[in-house]
Parts: sequence; structure tokens; C-alpha cells
Amino acid sequence: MSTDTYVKKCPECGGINLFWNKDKGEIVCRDCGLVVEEKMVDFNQEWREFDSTDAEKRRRTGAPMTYTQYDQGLGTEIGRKADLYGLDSRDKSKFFRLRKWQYRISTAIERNLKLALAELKRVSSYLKLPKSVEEESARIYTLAVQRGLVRGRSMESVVAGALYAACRRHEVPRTLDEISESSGIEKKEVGRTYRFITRELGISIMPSNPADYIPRFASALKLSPETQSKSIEIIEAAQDKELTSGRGPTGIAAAGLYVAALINGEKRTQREVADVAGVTEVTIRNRYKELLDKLDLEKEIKKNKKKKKED
DNA sequence: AAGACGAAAGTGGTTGA
DNA sequence: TCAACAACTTTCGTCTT
Repeated sequence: MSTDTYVKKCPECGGINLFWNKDKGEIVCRDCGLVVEEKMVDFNQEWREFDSTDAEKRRRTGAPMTYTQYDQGLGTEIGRKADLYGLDSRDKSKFFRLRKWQYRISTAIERNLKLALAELKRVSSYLKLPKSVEEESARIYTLAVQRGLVRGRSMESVVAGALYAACRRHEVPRTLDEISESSGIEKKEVGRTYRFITRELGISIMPSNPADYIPRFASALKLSPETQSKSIEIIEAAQDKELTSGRGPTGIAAAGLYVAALINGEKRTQREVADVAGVTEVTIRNRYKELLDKLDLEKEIKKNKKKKKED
């Protein structure tokens, strides 16, 4: 955290031309333009795991590259690497030549990984994601790079997709909106990349459970734990009656929370809940109506109203 | 006056021919 | 590849508290 221990070398290009902009509180590499954040110091630990094989090599590679050149160059190289697998059994000399290629570009992959993992770390800490999710998404991203799935996509969008996938797998779902906002990638792009990489990597994901959203939404709305568990009850009941399939999980979570708050006399407006959950009031209303219809919750709401009047 | 409700039209994504 | 389709949003007018 403290700035006197800040990095001496650029994590991307290894250059030593780091410029500390005290006003903005950021450190910028003059060679490649990378903005090195203060938390950099922490990152080093993380990276070591990924770098161990040829960490020494990278240190001295100071070739100045712009961000975009670097990225584009990498994209095509990874493509070649993918081709290699089709050829190797037939032509041995070609195989060895390509092997050399692969070896040469592996440092490029390493560099891309460093950059990507810095981005990943940034977004992840912005979203306050647990370590386990961060590591999972790093793993997913690494796999994606190795399979050449980054080609034709921006590194950032793949990072965002990997994060979203990791969140889903660990059942700490963030909405696409949140990922989108914190990564600066368009929502539909995040979704597309997410679908692509999970399909290509054969990652199976359970459809996300509305109940997983409850704790976060509830705390954002400052609702009591009782209301939380009530809403989870409601959602589970709704799942039994198959009111949840095909519906957006956030909408269901929002409606469940809204009803639960109503029942426990902690009423929030539809708008408040809608904002937190990232859906519209209309969606809440639709789900809410279904819940009332099928789960006869009206009694409970009335009961609560009576209680209030008595007080 | 603010919140809740619902109708109608529009949007983006999925699916199936 | 295209059109039908379901879920969700946007917008707006009306009713309720």
C-alpha cells in the first residue's frame, strides 16, 4: 500500500522509466503507458505463481511497445500457436520450427497475462470479490489465453467474462451490469464473451440462483436479517412452484425481497429495490404479482398491516 | 405528491426452420 | 441466416395512499 515501496520496474514491459505523478497519485510507465496503481506491490505476490518459469527473461526485455501494438501482435501469434496442434503429427520438421515459435511467444503470453491479471485484480477489488473468485477467474483467463480465445476480443472483455464466469461458479453472483460498470466493457459484450469462453472451455455453470443475490441486495437496502431469510424462504417456495425458470434471477430476487420487506413491515419502495437489483419496477411488479397469486402471501401482508394498526 | 399499478410499444437475445 | 418468440425495459396514463 505505501508508496515508498513502489515498484521499480514496469510489470508489463520491464522498463525502468517509471514516472510518479504525485498529484494524481498514480505511477505511469513512460515506455508502454501502463498506469501502475499503488496496490501494485500486492500484485507482485500473485504474479509470481504465474511467472515462475521464466521470470528472469522478462526482467530485461525493455522494448518499448504501445499498448495496442502489443495486443494486436499477440493476437496473431496466438493464432499460429493454435494451428500448431493440427500439424504436429504429420510434419516433424515443421513441428520443431513451430515449437521454437511457441517457445518464443510464450513470453508474450506471459506478458499479456501480467497485464490482464492486473486488470482483473483491479476490477475484482472494485467489486469486493473474495479471493477464491479472483483466483478462479485468473485461472479461467489463463486457460482462455492458452487456447487462443482472446483473438478478436479485447483483453479487458475477456477479463470481464472470466470474472463473471468465476462469480457464477462460486455462487457469489454479480449482475452483468456491475461487471460492466466496473470493467468499462459494454454489458452485451461481457455477456457474449462470457458465453463464448464458457462454451469453448467447457465450463459448466449452474443457472444462477436468485437466493444468492439476496444478502447483497438486502444489505444495500439495509434490511434486517429476518427479512433476508424470509425472502429466501419465499424464493424457495417460488422455485417449488416453478415460478422461477426462464425468468431473470435478479428480478425474482428483487421481488422476493420486496415482498419480504412488506411482510416484515420494513417497506421499501419498488424503485429502491429496483435500483439495487438492477431491474425495473415493472419487472418487480410482474414477479411480485406472480408471487402473490401462487403463494398466497396476501394473508401475511394483511396480518402485518393489522399488527401495525394496533400499535 | 409520491408510490403503485398496468397497458402498449420497443429492445436485444435465443431458438428453430 | 432469418423470423418468431419470450423476457425485460421504457414510457406513460391512471389509481391509491
